Amino acid sequence: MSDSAKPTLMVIDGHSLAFRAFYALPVDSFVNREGQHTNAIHGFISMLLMLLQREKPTHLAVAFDISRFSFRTREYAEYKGTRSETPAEFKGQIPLLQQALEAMGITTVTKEDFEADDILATLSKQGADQGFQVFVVSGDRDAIQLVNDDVTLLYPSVRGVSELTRYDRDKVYERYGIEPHQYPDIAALVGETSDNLIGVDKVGEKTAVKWVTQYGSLDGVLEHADDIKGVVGNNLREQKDRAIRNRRLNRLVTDVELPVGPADVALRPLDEAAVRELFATLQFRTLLDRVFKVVGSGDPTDPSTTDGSVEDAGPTPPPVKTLIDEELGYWLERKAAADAENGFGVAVEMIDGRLSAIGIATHDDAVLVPGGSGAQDYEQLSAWFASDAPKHFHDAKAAIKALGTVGITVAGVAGDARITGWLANPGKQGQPLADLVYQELGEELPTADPNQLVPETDPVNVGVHAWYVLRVVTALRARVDPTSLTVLDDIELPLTSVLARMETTGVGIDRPVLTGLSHELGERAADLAQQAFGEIGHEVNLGSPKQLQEVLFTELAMPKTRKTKTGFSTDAASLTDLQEQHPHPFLGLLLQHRDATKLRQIVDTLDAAVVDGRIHTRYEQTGTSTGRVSSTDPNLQNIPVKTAVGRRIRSAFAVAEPYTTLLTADYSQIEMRIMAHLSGDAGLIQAFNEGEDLHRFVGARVFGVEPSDVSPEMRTKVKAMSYGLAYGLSAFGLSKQLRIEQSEARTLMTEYFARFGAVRDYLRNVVEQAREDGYTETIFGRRRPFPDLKSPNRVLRENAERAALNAPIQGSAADIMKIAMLGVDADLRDGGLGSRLLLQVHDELILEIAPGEQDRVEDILRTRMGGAAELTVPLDVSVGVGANWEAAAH
DNA sequence: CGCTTAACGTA
DNA sequence: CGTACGTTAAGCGT
Repeated sequence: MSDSAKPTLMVIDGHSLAFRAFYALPVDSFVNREGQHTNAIHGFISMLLMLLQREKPTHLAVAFDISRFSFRTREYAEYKGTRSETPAEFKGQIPLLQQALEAMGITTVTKEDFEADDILATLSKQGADQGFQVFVVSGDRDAIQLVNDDVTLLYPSVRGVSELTRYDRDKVYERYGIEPHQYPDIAALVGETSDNLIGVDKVGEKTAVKWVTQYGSLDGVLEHADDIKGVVGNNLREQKDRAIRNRRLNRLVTDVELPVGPADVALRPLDEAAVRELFATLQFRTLLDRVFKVVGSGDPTDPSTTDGSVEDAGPTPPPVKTLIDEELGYWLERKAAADAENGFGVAVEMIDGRLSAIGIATHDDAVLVPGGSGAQDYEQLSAWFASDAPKHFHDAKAAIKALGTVGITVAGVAGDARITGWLANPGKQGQPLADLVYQELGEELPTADPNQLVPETDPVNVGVHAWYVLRVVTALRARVDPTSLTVLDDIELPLTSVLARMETTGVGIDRPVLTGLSHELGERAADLAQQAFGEIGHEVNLGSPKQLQEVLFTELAMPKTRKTKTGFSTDAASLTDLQEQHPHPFLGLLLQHRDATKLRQIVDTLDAAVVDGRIHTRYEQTGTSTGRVSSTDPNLQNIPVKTAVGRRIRSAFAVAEPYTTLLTADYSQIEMRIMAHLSGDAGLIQAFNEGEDLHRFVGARVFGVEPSDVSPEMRTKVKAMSYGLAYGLSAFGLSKQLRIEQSEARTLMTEYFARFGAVRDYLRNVVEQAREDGYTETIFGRRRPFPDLKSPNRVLRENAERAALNAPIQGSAADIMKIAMLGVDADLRDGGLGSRLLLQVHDELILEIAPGEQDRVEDILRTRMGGAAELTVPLDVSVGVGANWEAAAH
């Protein structure tokens, strides 16, 4: 068998190569947005791709050390003892690198008590014995001993990771003048500083090679020790134990028991989704393209995929029958009896905003109902959708809205793959069905060929999707923890219909208000811009931070502000600071211009979103990691309120006929109340139970004065402190926000915690508990994992700590609001009221009130919102009414 | 055209 | 060196 016909096995010392890469590439240039260093990962993968292209291995394994301890350190405690602590920036990269390799379909191997080199030695020996051509890639010189006719060592050169020296037998002889197997004998005599193995004094490479060549081996040298003259001879005789010890330690173990052998590490297709996701977080863009080019897409039909084997495709979908309504009636009846427990998977397809097809599936059957024009076509179907028959979706809310367009009402929402996946992993928001299918079932969701010019409904249709939905939901439910299931069944699934209705309803807009504001703000902005240009003598794009930097820091030579990635900050806080240190009319005009253009932009965006006099936002139910809903297209949860002009924007959100008024209801200080409840802090609980102004009460305690003597300044300070608490605020942050000295901020915090100590204990405990459990939990059992609490990377870890401390508070508030919404919606509908929910802004609900219903609706809101949770403090709800959002504020 | 960044609005 | 979001324009690379 010629070499070219042999399978090629490549084994890599992951740790040593990554370490080389770490020092070859600048640490600071490779940091992702989360502060994670990535230079070693980048360098390693880059080198790996180069190796794959050049050597074309058919089999590949990457070995890692588990720790710096092994049988060698037990035998000789000083082994590798001179090595300084691995830099923290490096350590955190190894697990990520291992993840990346797994995603790329590359086997990683570790073994307790052994070093990566021993794994290399074992695999290379087995590989050679089994007829592989073997490449060993290692930055450890001990690996030279592995070289033989079948094994080549690729050793990184001093010039960096991109260049590797090929050591075959000839090259080893050329470089050292010995056979590869003699290398450890040489090294034993000379010693290896990096392993803290001291050799025989005065014996260097030349002497060692001379001796070993003369006597054949270290044993031979020691046998003839008496023949060697001079000081070195003496040293050898006196220090031979060192050489013997060194030789024992540098012998690589070739019979480590490993979970895999060479034949098991054939290159597999990569996991495209996982690679994309991981590389996105690592911010490796060009590497991503290279990976796909070199390793292949993972598509078994892709000729660039290195491995030809096809993964088990899993069960195949049942053939999908296209049924008309009457046939469907029989089908549903028959299946309902057989699949009462499992329920049905449902998928809908929209083309150009019209419902084009509905798919329904059981575990072994699937049907498709073509889209039609009206509800009369869907008699059986409508009845079934309105029944309690358990239905599972991927994005139930979207399906409910789609079905609503043809007059179908949906009840019996029993599952939602998207939401379940999100509850299991709230960090990943709203995964597509295909991702969940791959993740939970290990299968590829069939999709239409994008190159097809005329899309065919067969064989990839919503019937097939419905079948996958049912399977994925089943898999996810089985995997999710029981407390998350409660949140799913009791809160999220019932909420889908409520949100769907709110989206469909939309909120009325008084367009003339918006148009007027837009003109007014436009003129104001233009005027301010002209004035600003006058101050600096030329025009400039005031919306361009880059051009502003040129004006501020070069032309006007102002002191430099906070650094950003691309230069120096021109944000409002920085400009305000500048104005104090270095007053200039341009700064004030710029700030005002920013304000005017920002508001105008908001106004214009809103105006563009109006359809038939109303704006229909979309609530993203899986859009946050804490449990809140978010709002998009447009975002109605960030409409200005703090400034006078901002409030005028709110006045454009107006009641529309036949409704008579808008009503807003919000929770006051819900997060502080949750903190009081969760911490059990007696002082805080007392504050809420006495019903006194919270910040006044807290201020009185902190500053040791009567509540009536709390000054506005004192109130501002404790207010900032209280709010900051739930975010993990530091003395530094507090001082910056309040523009006070850090020492004063520190004193404020000390005083605060002296009075409200249970709060501090609670916050500390949340993080501690989360570190132990690996997740946080809200009052209602919504969980959020926090793997980074154990990260060696400080930035990552401390970010996770603050997020973990906030998660139960923000999340519990979100749960409470959701429960309240369910109650309010149910009462309104059960009570036959015409009033309806329109908007939710985290702790506030906005409703449209039908004539004569105001008192009843207000009563429902107070009852349902106030009673959404039983806390040790009351949930205070304040209600306002008016013709528009601004007028209804309180 | 798509992507990233800076900036800024809300709770 | 305060959590959670979404949107926009500018700027850059393709």
